[in-house]
Amino acid sequence: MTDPAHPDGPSADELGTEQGRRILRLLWEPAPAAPSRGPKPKLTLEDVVDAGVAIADADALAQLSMRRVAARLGVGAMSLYTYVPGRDELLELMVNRVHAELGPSAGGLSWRAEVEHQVGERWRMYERHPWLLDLNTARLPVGPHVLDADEALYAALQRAGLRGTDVVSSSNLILWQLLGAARSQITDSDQARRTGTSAEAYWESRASFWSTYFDEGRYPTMAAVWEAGGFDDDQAYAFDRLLARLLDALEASLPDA
Amino acid sequence: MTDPAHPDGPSADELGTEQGRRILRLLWEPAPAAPSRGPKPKLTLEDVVDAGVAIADADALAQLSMRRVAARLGVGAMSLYTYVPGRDELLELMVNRVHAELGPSAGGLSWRAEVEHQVGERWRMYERHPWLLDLNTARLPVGPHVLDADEALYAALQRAGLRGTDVVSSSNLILWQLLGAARSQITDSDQARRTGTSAEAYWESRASFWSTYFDEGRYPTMAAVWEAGGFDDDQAYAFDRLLARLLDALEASLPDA
DNA sequence: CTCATCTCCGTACGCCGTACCGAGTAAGAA
DNA sequence: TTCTTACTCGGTACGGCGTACGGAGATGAG
Repeated sequence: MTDPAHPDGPSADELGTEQGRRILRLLWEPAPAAPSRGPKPKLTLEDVVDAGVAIADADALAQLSMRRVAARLGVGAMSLYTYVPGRDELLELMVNRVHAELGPSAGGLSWRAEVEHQVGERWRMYERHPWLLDLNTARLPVGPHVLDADEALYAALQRAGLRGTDVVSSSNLILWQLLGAARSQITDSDQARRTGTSAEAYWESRASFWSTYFDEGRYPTMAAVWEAGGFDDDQAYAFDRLLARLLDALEASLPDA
Repeated sequence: MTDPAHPDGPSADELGTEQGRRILRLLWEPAPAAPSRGPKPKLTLEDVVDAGVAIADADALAQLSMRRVAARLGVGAMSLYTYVPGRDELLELMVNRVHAELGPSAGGLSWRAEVEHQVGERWRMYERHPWLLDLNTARLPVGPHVLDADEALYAALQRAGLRGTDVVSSSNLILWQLLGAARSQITDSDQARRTGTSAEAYWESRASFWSTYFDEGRYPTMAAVWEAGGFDDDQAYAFDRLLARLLDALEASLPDA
């Protein structure tokens, strides 16, 4: 891009997309094969990705620095760059890596039970790896395991009778809802886990807010909803019920049934 | 919390929640009143928040550093801390600030048209301030304008006949879909705007991926959906239709109608 | 044995948020 | 008027970050 055009250059595929190809290779090609000619590598790519996942699981995405990953592996910080182009790419590999934990299609289930199974698998993945909810990517990296997960959900929806755009939009409907619910539910409990008794202090400040600043005249509906217990409801229950209603609506809109 | 209990201490409201109270004051109290006794401040809190919004609009959240905000205002970096406790709090103030741009309840509309109006207002807010889509908070800061926006949506849903938990879950349903759709649509075009012709290079690498790595045997449904044009569809159209279907389903589930 | 190639990683650069504290200003108290 | 007090401003500095660069040392190919 910033390169001036160089006709008859050495090879056309070493242009700006080279870094893009590098991460695709890391995501898709099984093992870089044993390199010859040099000293034996102390680590593998898998070691690096695993260490990253372990740190993110235990602490948070913000704590995941190249120096910390390197320290956990007992190597110097810059050695990581032998295995991984940079921090962003490490994150992509981590995301793909944890999607490998998603169980395969359950088999023998109705399309609806299959969708519920898929969603449950993803929910548990978010519980194990709450940092997934922190990285706010518009789209996930195109790794093989990420695509496996999408394929499984698409297949269930196709079995329901959906085609083309309807498959994609229904999948988005379900996944966005899942993400929203998981964010509001898991993030809280995870934050409490990491920072200790933060929920307590959080409530303290919320209570002080409510009595000090909240104006029932300005927010009458919120006040009424609060009075009716609209905010008390356990979010997990709310999500299960919400998913059920989404699938009801989806089912009702099927051409067949 | 880490403080030992100190009976008859000076004042009980100077405990750990003090920093929490500070941001609440900044969000909710109109103007700190003219300070006496010192030199006149060169800036106001509003100046600082405006500068932050301007930088985030023009570039991205990652470019929003305290030093850059200060430079834009012609002051030293540390001077900002006179007005704002830190970067996180500045972000909360910015979020609240841009929610003030949301128009009030349209009035005279059906509940359904009102919901559509609210959603449209938020969508346009995301278009003006794409960085809102980057900050991946589980919940928005409890600022007056953020609550105004929630109140307006709750009120419309209450008018539809919903109560308590149903108001909250329906609101979540709508807002999470909005956020998901906005993320996948606005983030792309915004990235292209900022980084120039990145969409081109992006497509280049995607095409190379498709031909190099994509395996139709492993992802048969994705391949079929692709063949059927399921990924071509303009997402904006998809979101309008999605919202319409959500509201249809909501309407059908009302006790009354 | 030589040398090309590979891994490892110390050093360094330019960022970041912000703690600390001194300098300077201006209003109220004496 | 002068002193005191409260306030803003901001330079310096610390510890952290991602990572460019290049050298040291290991290893297999010729």
